[in-house]
Amino acid sequence: MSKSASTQPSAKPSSQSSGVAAPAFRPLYEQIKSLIMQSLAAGEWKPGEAIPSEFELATRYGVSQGTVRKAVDALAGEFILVRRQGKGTFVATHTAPAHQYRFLRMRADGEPADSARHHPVTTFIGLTRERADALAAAKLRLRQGQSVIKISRVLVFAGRPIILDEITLAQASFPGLTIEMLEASQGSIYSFLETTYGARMIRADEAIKAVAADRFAAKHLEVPVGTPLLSVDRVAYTYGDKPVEWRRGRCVTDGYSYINELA
Amino acid sequence: MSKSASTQPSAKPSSQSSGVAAPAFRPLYEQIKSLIMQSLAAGEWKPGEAIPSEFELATRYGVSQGTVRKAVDALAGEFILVRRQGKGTFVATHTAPAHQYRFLRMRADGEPADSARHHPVTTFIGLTRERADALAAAKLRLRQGQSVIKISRVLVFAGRPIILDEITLAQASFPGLTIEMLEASQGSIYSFLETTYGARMIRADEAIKAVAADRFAAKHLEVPVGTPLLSVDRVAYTYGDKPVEWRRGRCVTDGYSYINELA
DNA sequence: GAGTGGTCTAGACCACACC
DNA sequence: GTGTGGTCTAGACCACTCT
Repeated sequence: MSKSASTQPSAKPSSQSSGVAAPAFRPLYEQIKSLIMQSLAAGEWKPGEAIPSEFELATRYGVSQGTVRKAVDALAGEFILVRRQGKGTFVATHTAPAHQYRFLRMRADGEPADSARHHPVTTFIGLTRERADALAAAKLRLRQGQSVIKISRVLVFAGRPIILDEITLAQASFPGLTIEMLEASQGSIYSFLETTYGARMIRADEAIKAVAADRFAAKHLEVPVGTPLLSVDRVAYTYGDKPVEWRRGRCVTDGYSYINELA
Repeated sequence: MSKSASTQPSAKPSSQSSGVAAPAFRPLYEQIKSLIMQSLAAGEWKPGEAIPSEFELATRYGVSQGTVRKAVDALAGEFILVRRQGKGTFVATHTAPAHQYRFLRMRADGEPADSARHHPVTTFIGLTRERADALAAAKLRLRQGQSVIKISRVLVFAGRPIILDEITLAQASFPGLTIEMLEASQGSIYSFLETTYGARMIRADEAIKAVAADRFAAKHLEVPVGTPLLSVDRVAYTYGDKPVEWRRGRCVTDGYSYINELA
């Protein structure tokens, strides 16, 4: 984008009167943000790696450093990039100890939200290959009947089983996945999927209900059948809002709570 | 702050070696942000009103418009201010229809998170004055035994009672509050407290558990005793992180879910 | 047209990390 | 010291709202 007479190199309104709601105007930094996202999605810079400096990116895209900065700021705000003063800007990763359990909201009661808490221990129960039912297909945007992988596991906090997860993944996205690989891996499942399959979880939606423990949950969580449990449904997304993982967690809330901050 | 020789008017590091972790450096825009917060807390600009333009504030504080902008951006990001292009920057309010139920996370299943959903109807059960027990005192940072107001109510969605709330407020902050005033008010309780007492809720922390319905909850939510319910504990804060409200909600999750977005 | 927020640029200097 | 991100400024112009 060469600087002609104007200071505004590109991004013309071009007020086209298409049938419905015209986007009207797209700021330059939004476009830069999209370009960076594309490079990220294409794997040009891998998780944990540094991306080029702001000045390099500014030259590359033909905009000022300030505009790149605004784009990077936005991505850092979404935890897609991480800035480190004096060092550079890095692709965020679930592998870093501090972000291992980024999406885990269960906390021991009385434990501050930001504390460097002790991490849970994972016990895998099983891994099966099935055909997607209507629910799983809808959540993962697959066709019903497509192959999926179902993983069952228990998360143990301080010696107590607290969370029972049933995780569903599209078979096509994670070929060759075995329970042995999961058992051999350290840390969170997102860390594993990231390093092994390059599947980066960007964000997730959750819907929470209260349910009574069924036989299966009661057995693995070591509580009586009928005990009220938190049921946490989650869909996790990668780049481009593509759903990758669908899970249902059952959580014991005796001594533990799901914590959330509202703003 | 006059522009002397340097471009950096104030905010000197002044690396004092006090006993513990020195703040080291405080950006100008952070200081401006604090000043704006002070004016907000002091009621200089009331909820719904416009604050001075960025240029006016820049002159007032002796900084550039860009620095004011950064401070205002931060406050807008926390929903403390609201920007409206072409019109001005306004003090956020719980009274506006779009933000009436800003902290309410229960949604009918299948309803998109951002939908202009139909609002709940509130039925007040009772209002009593009591002495703070240990729990309430801790949550509201009061001394045990200080006077508190306890409000019970039910939120009805589409004709069904879904949420039973028990709300605790410090008596001292809300003198003269009666159930008649609540019943006469329209919309959310935060909207009411804001317009009547000038108490603005800025943010809130929640801790969620699954519990079995007791007799009281079963009666008002029209479910059998023992039905699993979501128990949502909330502490809401005003300016200066002062806790103002402590509530415990019990929610029916048949057809409704607590929704949350993780990033 | 006037006023307000929104975008973009260019350049200076500060803070931090690594050599 | 060099390079990176972080802050601050000054000025130009765009987009939106109201009069």
